[in-house]
Amino acid sequence: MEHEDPRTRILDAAEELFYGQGIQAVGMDAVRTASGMTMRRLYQHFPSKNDLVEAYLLRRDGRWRESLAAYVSRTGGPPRDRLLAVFDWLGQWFAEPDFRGCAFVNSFGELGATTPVVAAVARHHKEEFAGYLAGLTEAAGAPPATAVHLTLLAEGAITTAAVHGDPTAAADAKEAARLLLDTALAG
Amino acid sequence: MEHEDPRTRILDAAEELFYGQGIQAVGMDAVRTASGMTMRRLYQHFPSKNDLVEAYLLRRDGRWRESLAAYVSRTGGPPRDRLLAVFDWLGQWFAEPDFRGCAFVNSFGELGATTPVVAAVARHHKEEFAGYLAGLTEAAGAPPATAVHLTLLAEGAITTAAVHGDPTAAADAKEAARLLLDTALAG
DNA sequence: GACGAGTGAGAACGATCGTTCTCGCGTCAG
DNA sequence: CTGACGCGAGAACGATCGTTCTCACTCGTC
Repeated sequence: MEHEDPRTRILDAAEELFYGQGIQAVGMDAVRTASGMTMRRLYQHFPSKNDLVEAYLLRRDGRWRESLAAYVSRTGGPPRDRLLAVFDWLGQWFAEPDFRGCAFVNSFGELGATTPVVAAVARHHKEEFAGYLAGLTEAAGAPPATAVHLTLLAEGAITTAAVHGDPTAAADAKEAARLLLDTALAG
Repeated sequence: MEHEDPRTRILDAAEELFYGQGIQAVGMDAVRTASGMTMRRLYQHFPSKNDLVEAYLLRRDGRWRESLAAYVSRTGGPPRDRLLAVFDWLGQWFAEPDFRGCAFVNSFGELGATTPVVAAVARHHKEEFAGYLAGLTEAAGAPPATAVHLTLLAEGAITTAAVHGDPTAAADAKEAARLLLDTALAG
């Protein structure tokens, strides 16, 4: 795997470092070392740190949502169960040893005020996630307001799990989601 | 107000800058300028930036929770209404022009991995908030699980309002909270 | 064999950061 | 009056950062 695409190697190293330690806390030299690159080749692929940060966030956004969608579509059962499976996927994510919250919330808090592209990618990520939940909710036959409620629960679970380091937030959110969903479906 | 306690002036300046732009993005010289201090006096009161960051977070934690508790206790009505008033207070907060999310989530994402005291203060803040909601929930006669659910909704509303810049997340969360609370009270 | 283009390794550069030091001036005790 | 001290203003210091440059070397081509 040392002979992988250099871009991939750089992005892999950048993602682990940026996500694990924060973006400003990681220097380009650390990315160079972790990716086994030379400075020249690093800057050939990403002409500035901002470009690397943006590429890191965009790739993570795509992968994150693809992983979630794959898990949900792999889940059988009626639409209601697939919607609730989102919280199971969150629980698996929270339990990963290097879980440190939402990369987009973290980068938004760190750079959103000074780097507009970071704020834009974070907003886009959250909008896509909310839209995905809205689609699942509609398929389950619940009103759009329920999708918003479940989105809030998921977001709250992510930050709670991050700050407390406790993956049970996913199960708590799932229970609340189930209550809200079944109430909406019964009404 | 120029003759206020120097500590207060420094912390006021630091809070506005740290919260508005992120901690690492603000240099000590910017704090010095904004507070109208000299470097010597700044470092007399806070021997290092870490000390200043910690003091900023601790003061903000206390004020934030005091403001919330004052608003809720000012609200009349039965315990159920006081619990839901938490989300009205959130809505007012979200609508403030310089609202930029939860200072503790932001600093946790930025420095939590490298500065243990920041992670500890963020965790403490979230625990206190959850405990406060647990007390209100118990007073309203709902089970502890409901308190957890409402906490998740509040956390989700904060991050959603921050990233989207849209204060309506508070009203959405309040509606979900009302549904969960009334379901729990009826059951 | 000669030469030009590209590479690896890392030094160098300019900026900025957190922190400390210098210096000139006012103040107050004796 | 004098001398020690405290302060404001800001320069200076060492470290680190993002980015670029140097230089020796390899290699494909005539």
